[in-house]
Amino acid sequence: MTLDDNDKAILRELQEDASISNLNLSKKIGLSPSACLTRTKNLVETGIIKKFTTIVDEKKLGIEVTAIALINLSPLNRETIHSFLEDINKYPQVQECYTLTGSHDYMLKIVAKDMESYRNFIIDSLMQNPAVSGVDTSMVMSTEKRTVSVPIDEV
Amino acid sequence: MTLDDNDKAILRELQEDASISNLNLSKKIGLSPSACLTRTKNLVETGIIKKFTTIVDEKKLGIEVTAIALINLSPLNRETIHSFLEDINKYPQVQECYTLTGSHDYMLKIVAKDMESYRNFIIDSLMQNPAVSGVDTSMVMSTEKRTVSVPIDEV
DNA sequence: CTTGAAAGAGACACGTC
DNA sequence: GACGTGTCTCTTTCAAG
Repeated sequence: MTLDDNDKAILRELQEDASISNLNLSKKIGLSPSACLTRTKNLVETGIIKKFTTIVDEKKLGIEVTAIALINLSPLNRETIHSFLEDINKYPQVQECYTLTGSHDYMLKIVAKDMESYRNFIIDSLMQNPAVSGVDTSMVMSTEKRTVSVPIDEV
Repeated sequence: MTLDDNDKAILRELQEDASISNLNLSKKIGLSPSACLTRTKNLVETGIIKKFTTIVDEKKLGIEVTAIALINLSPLNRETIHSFLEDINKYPQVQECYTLTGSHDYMLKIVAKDMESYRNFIIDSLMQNPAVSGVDTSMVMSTEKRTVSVPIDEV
């Protein structure tokens, strides 16, 4: 499962703009349309390309609040972890959830319409799980960079 | 710039799978193909849809390390902020950068091939900027959730 | 907004190198 | 593997209702 320069060029281009046609993509990377299509399908087939998605401007939809919340569970065991992650995957407001090294168990990135709906989410949803023992929120004042692009050149 | 239920349905569907054809999309939301296309183009035109992109599986490309780094600048002023953000936007390893409330100035999400290349990035790139006075790294042990989908229903 | 139709473009499967 | 041809489907645009 090793990628050559053509595959990397395809990934780089599709990360930038997935709405490009196969014809234009093949021109850009200097391959025939059919060869280009075969490679792209292979990338989807092998799961290297997970999905094609649409980036929506949150602010224009009225999402005014973004927050980073550090979470602790107590007790921290198989059952509480399972039920917590089950909750997380239900909540569309939670865009990211990571298990971290250090003094906090999880880091969440949460979006909400405004401060009140953020507070409601934390209190009425997240903290309804009795295992959630600590929620340490930092507000995002501004987003300086945000991408889902993987640095192809560094691999 | 207010969205009706059809617009929301289009956004929900396109966030889920941007490779859907206009024909299938129109069927799913119960609209004629031409009406559906007009709406989708309008969403792109008004910037509510920012871009179409491709989600790539980082692990399959050999990205083994994800880290959360909390950054402090010293001194913190217009010049150091400007030069720091200029750097950040240059580095493809930095996928996210937020200005936070609290005791740290910035939070970065950084990906790297392995621990060594992460260390090299921090020392040889990030800390080369003399204004970067503190780098507090937490390693991501596992990614439990990660999406770019905006919760359309909450708006 | 829908329907219907026409034209253009792209996707995809072949055969060939 | 890559290329080129041919076919088929989808997209797109235009009417009219």
